[in-house]
Amino acid sequence: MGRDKAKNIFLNYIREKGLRNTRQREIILDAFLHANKHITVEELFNAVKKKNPEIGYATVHRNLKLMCESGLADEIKIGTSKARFEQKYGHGHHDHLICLKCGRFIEVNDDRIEKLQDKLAEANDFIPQRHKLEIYGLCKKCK
Amino acid sequence: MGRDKAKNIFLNYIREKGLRNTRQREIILDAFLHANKHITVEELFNAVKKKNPEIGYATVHRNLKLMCESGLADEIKIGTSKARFEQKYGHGHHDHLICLKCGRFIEVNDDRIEKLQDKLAEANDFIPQRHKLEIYGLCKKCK
DNA sequence: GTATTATTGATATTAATAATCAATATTAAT
DNA sequence: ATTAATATTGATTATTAATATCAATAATAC
Repeated sequence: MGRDKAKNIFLNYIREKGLRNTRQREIILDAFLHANKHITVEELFNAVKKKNPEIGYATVHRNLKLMCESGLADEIKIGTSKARFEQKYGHGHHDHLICLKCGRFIEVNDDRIEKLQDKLAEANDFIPQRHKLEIYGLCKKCK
Repeated sequence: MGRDKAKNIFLNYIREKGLRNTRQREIILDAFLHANKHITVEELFNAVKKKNPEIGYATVHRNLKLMCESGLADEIKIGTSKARFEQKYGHGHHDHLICLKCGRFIEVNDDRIEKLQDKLAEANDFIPQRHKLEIYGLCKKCK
């Protein structure tokens, strides 16, 4: 299943970079791959702590950053709130609708918007590399 | 010119709210209206300090927040960097192309994208209130 | 002018992230 | 398996930006 492939991406990245695999690293990776879609460092730390109370916050933080480097995770920051991390493997690019009332994230995608963005960049002599589109408002439960 | 109207927006807001106008407030407002497009608290503080070294950082910060409340300014946050404030009066909604090399902001707008965003929200039973589109890449000077 | 109270400016606090560093664990070489 | 080299860990501290605190001051209404 996808989780094994995701795991391999990470382990390959580790190896390529001459880094080392550790017990903590695997535990954190597993917890991340089984966690909710958009998780904070603190939430993942708490999840990890349940199984392995000896793993420190700093280690969880460092490894989340490493997962981002490896291309496995993506960091999303909304306003001034804590960073959230989401799985990237097997999970194409998408934008977010963010409910201002309940905080829910809805993942969306629209190819036409993507294409227009590229055109917009081109028209400004700009080479786009990535983008972020967030629409804030009220979700159907909260409206 | 526009600056006077902008100033009035602020002064009216002050009055309505039962707040008080102060020497510092006017100096900071003037400095903001004459400053670069996307300014940080620190940058505005430095600009103000040149003319009025006795004005404190906290006062600049508070008044920038107040300008946002009054609808005169807008706060934009990019990733983990410091908040930047831009003038809102006489300056419609726009998105940003952000150069990853030099940090330059290019303001852009595309009605078709705006419309598609509204449709996208609607298709998800979501009531959009505002949105943020940032495209990261290389500007023409840096590519 | 006086009373009321918003504002100021210096400083402290908060909160999230990242750096530090001694102890430990992993890896490769022998 | 032992050893050497060094990456990692975990507790703590440092950093950074944003915001709160509070006594002194100043703006407004009367």
